[in-house]
This record gives sequence, structure tokens and C-alpha cells, in this order.
Amino acid sequence: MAYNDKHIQIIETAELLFAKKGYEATTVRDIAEQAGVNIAMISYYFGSKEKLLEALFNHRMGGIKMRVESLLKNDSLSPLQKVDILIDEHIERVVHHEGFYKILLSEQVINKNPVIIRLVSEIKKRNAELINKLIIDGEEKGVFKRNVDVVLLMSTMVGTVMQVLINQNFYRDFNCLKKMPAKEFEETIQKKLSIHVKKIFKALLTNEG
Amino acid sequence: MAYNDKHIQIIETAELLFAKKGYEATTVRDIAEQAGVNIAMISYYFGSKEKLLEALFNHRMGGIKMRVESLLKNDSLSPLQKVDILIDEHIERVVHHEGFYKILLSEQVINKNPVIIRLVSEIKKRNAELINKLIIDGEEKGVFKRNVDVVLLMSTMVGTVMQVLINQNFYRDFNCLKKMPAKEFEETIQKKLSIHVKKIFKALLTNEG
DNA sequence: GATAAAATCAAACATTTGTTTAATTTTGCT
DNA sequence: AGCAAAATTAAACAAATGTTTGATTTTATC
Repeated sequence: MAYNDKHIQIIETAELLFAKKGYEATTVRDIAEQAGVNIAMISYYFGSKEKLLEALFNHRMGGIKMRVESLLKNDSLSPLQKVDILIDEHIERVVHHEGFYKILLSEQVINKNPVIIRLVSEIKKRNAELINKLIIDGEEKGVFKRNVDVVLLMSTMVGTVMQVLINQNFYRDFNCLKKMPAKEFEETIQKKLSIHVKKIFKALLTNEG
Repeated sequence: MAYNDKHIQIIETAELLFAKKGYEATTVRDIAEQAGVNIAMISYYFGSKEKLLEALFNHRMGGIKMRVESLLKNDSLSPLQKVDILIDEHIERVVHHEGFYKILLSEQVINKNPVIIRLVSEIKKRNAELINKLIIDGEEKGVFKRNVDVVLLMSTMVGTVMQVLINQNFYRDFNCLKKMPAKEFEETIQKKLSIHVKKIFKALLTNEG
């Protein structure tokens, strides 16, 4: 299904509110008011509140379709370089779509909506398979270790990034960065996070010395 | 406040349902029915649905109070051994209280309830400070690197464990373990996860070679 | 065993929920 | 301009929500 401007407007307003208050705690009246449309428009456009949530997932995860395929085929990059790029792209996406990734996390915890379950697990599977290929390629070239657990690896990347997202305020507090401007802080933490995850992957993947 | 058997019964029933359906989607009628008590008992005992949630957090997080203090003081263990024990204890807790940790995660995403916010951030802060001490101790003994980012480290542990918890089915699927009995699978993944996180910590903390 | 407090209950409460209706306005096309 | 389809609206809808009430039962203390 293709969404027009009004669709997008409602979807992204819903995204904002779902991320802030949670799906169940957000009312269709909230969304309609914030989006500046009549309440009935949500049923009219999407059919129901739940289908609006599904539309949000289609809208955001369609775009995600990690452009991994092309990256993996690029022969001018080493396996480790490719891994680093994947990490940075993931962090970039999460930082750029904080709200959606919070909703995604919550939905995975509940794991109830069949449409979302299928969509998410398909993307997870595809990503895992592609990364698996990349790792096997690295193995064959002798730069990566054998028998790396791809799902654990991905869990660490995704989990670490999500946890840092959730812990932003705590990070500021604990490291006495309360006064740092939001913009600067965001850049700082993004860079630190990138280095951190890359270090982990390098340690887990390569026979460094 | 001290809870009697009935309190606990209601709290743990609520925990079950909150974890399964989410806090907002769980009704007090659900809880009352499942717990085998009258609907009015929830207000009578706890005051409100939200205060029941807070009671759950008090109930579970009071127990968490990681017995870190005593562990850190134990001089017969090396810093790295202590880290390994902390990791295993964390995994053990999460596996043993899956439901609660799902609720905890969801609540951190929403980050709305002031009582919970305070409770969680206090425990996070205390844990971070204690682990920081442990790391500094390791630095001084020359076994740990300098300038380790404690919050990033904790985020990786907590985030990885949570993500594996969420990805359990996917892990089974991807690694063709659909037929493995639940009990065996749980043990397997717990052991793998433990090794995985310990490996990460060792890589980030020590000057291995 | 009387009595007061605590616990339990069915019923009622006012709100809020997502959705629908039916009328009206706007749009797009000839 | 005319007209059918699409978009928009205010109002209404039934169902479900958390909470409270007021009566009744159980418990504990003397």
C-alpha cells in the first residue's frame, strides 16, 4: 500500500506519541488532535488503531531494508571494514529514529501482533543471513574466527545500542555531562558508542594480537 | 511497606500479565480474576493499578540489590573473576525473572512513572559506582585497562542479555534448534550467553594477548 | 461468645475507549 | 457548471476501563 501526505502525517504523529506514551496509552483522539485531523480519519484511512501501528511498521521498516546486499558485494572493502560500516549504519538509523526503535522494542517485548511479528522476524532473518555470509567470507579469507554465533553478535550490537538509547540521561548524569548541549552530547555518545561496538566486534571476530 | 501472602499473590499475578500483555493492556479485572480475588481488592490493598505496578518494582528490585558489596570486598578473587561472577549473577537473575525484566524494559522505554524512575536510576547508579570501583581496583592492580567506560560496559551486558531474551525464538529458528526441549535450550543459551558476555568484558577490560 | 477491625463481595460509578454513522464539504473530472 | 467520488466533520455508539460504595463475611482480641 502507498501512503499519501496525509497518511504519513498521521503515521508520524502516531509514532511520536506511541514512542512517548506507549501504544496502549495513546488514544486515537491524541493522535487526531496532534495531527490536526478529525478522529474518524484514522479509521477512515487505516481501518483501526492497530492497523495504524502496522502501517507505521511498514512505513519505517520498508525503508530500513538495510542496503546490505550492495555493501556485501563491494569487493574493495575488507570484511572488517564492512562490519564497521554495518555498525555505523545501524547506530545512525537508531539515533535518527529513536522513537520508532523504542516502539519496535516494546512491540518485541509484547510480541502479540502477527503482522508485526512476521515483518520483524523476516527482516531479522534476512539481516542475520547476510551478516552470516559476510562472516563466513571473512573466515574463508582467514581474517575472522571460526564458528562465530551471529545471533549473539547481533544481539550485542542491537542490545547495546538500545540500552545506550534508554540510558542517555543516566550516561550524562554518571559522567557529569549534565551541562553539555544536547547536540554535542548526541554526537559524543554516538561516536563513543560506535567505537565501543566496533571494538567488541573486532574482539569477537578477529584473531587480534 | 511489608507485603503479606495475598499482596505477593496479587503482585506476582500482575507481573505475569504485565509481562505478557503490557501494563496498559492488562486490566485490573484480568489480574483479579487470575489471582482469584475480587476486583475491589486491588484498590483496597494497593490504592490503584499504578501503585500495584510500583509495588511490583519494590518487591522485585528490593531483592535485586546485587550482593555486590560483599563480593567486591572478597580478596580471594581476582578482579576478572569478580566481573565473571557479576555477569553470571545478572544472567541468572534475568533468566529467573524474565517477566519482570520485560516489564522493567518497557517501563524504561516509557519512562513516565516517577517512583519507578527514581527506584531504577538509584539502583543503576549504585551498581555503576560499585562496578566502577571494581574496575579502578583492577586498573591499579595492572590487570585492567585505563579509562574504561562503565556505562557503555553495563549497557552491553544488560542490552545483550535483554536482546537474547527477546530473541529466544529467533535464536532457535536461526540455529535450527526448534526441536530441542525447552529446558535444554534454556541451559544451552544461558551458557552460551555467559561465555559470550564474559569474552566481551575480557576483551574490553584486559590487555589480553 | 461479644465486638470491633479487617477482608471480601456484588453492584454501581463516571470516564474514556475505539469505532461508526450520517450529513456535509471538498475534490477531480467532463 | 454539473456531478460523482473522496474527504471531512460532529455526534453518537456500545463496550470497557479503574475506582468506589455499602453491605456482608471473616478474623482476631478480649
